[in-house]
Amino acid sequence: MNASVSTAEAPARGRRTPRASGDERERAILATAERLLGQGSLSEISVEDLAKGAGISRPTFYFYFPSKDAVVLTLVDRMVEEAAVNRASGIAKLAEEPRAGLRLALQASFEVFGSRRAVTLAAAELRATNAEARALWSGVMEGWIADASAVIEAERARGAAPPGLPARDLATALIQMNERAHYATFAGEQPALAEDRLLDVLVDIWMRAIYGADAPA
Amino acid sequence: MNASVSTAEAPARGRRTPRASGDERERAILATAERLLGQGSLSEISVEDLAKGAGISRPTFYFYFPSKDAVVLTLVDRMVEEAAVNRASGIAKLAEEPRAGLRLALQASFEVFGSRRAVTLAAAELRATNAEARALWSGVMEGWIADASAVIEAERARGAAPPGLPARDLATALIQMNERAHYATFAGEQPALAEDRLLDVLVDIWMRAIYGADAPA
DNA sequence: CCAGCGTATCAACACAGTGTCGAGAAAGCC
DNA sequence: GGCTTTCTCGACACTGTGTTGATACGCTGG
Repeated sequence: MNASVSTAEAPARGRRTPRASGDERERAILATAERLLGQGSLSEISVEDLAKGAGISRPTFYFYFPSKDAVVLTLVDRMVEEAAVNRASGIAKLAEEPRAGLRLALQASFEVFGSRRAVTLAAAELRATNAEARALWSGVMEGWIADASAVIEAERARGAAPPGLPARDLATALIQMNERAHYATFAGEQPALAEDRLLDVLVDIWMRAIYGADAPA
Repeated sequence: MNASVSTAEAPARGRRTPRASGDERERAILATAERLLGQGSLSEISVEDLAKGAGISRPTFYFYFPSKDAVVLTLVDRMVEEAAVNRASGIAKLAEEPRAGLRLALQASFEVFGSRRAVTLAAAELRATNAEARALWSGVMEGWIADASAVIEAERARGAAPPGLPARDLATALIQMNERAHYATFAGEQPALAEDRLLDVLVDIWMRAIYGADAPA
């Protein structure tokens, strides 16, 4: 499954020493961040805002987190972990019921990221300026692509899918499509797919790209 | 074709009064911006840097442009216009030679945006924080999607493509895929498609999504 | 040939935000 | 009750943005 990326190897993105009661403050900061992100974009939120929201002064904020970015990264980390857990079931089902299994697999991400839009959008915004955010997200994408490649190869091996593009290339483009389409929809971009159409559209394209034969001249 | 979006209705994004010799300075600023963007990301460049690069002081910069963002927007505007011009030919060819025509159409964007990566990447970065950049890019996407929808519908009407997803939904997801895949490749993201594979992969998925029949159970 | 007006320039300022330092309060614990 | 560790914040230093007001520059018409 997805693997590494997470808090595992870098345990304390948050406060300097993970102990005692300041715990509560840390949670207050994270909660404030998520709340404020629901109202405005990341760049509109200052460290001052986060501190005030958590009932502390700005310097005290820095006792708990090294920067605003670190707060968001923590939030994203957790969300990503949540998403990784959910996704396994759909993939398992894929061999018997391709379309339904695929839909289930895609739905897992859709739901986790969709239910915490504020964090999802902040993650995307952060990626533009923060290398750690880029690395974190790269890892997520890599996990998805690896899974999708494996599925495509398995389906080809058992004769359910015809040969075609290298599995990894195909998986890469499809995962990228998913990411972008989700983002556009969640961000309310115009144009974008309607929220209740998103999965249908993506699943259909995946099915054709994986199971469809090479097209006519 | 693509339509509006461009400098047409908002003629002077640049200096306050479009006259005389300060013209040279304006060009110097734009050139400096493009040069510096080749070295580092937008957020690493300050107005000071742009001014210095153009041989003027920071306040003087503000005589020519209202902000750093406006400079980049001007650069992007021009690139977008360039891209719009190129694309027509491929679409025309599409009816006789679907695969070749499609490839040609996609290639047009690939080449324009690929040949000015610095600006392309800056545009993407800007979108994260700047509403005008988002609007500009939305317009570009909208144009592409409209064109792609029209093509899909035409191909279905003449019986070359089977029915399937609503043309606009399909077009939206495919264009989003293209955008994201191009960006990842140009930005050197990991994972991403290799530059010399990008078009082949995208064209193949487009072909299957448009011309392939609905997939098996 | 110089008065006068737009064009162009910049030093100095006001502001908003980040991150740090060092002095101190409060909370454990021996 | 002293010592240590955790926690807190006022005050500071710094970076970057955008504005203001004074001034110089160059042309054009009287």
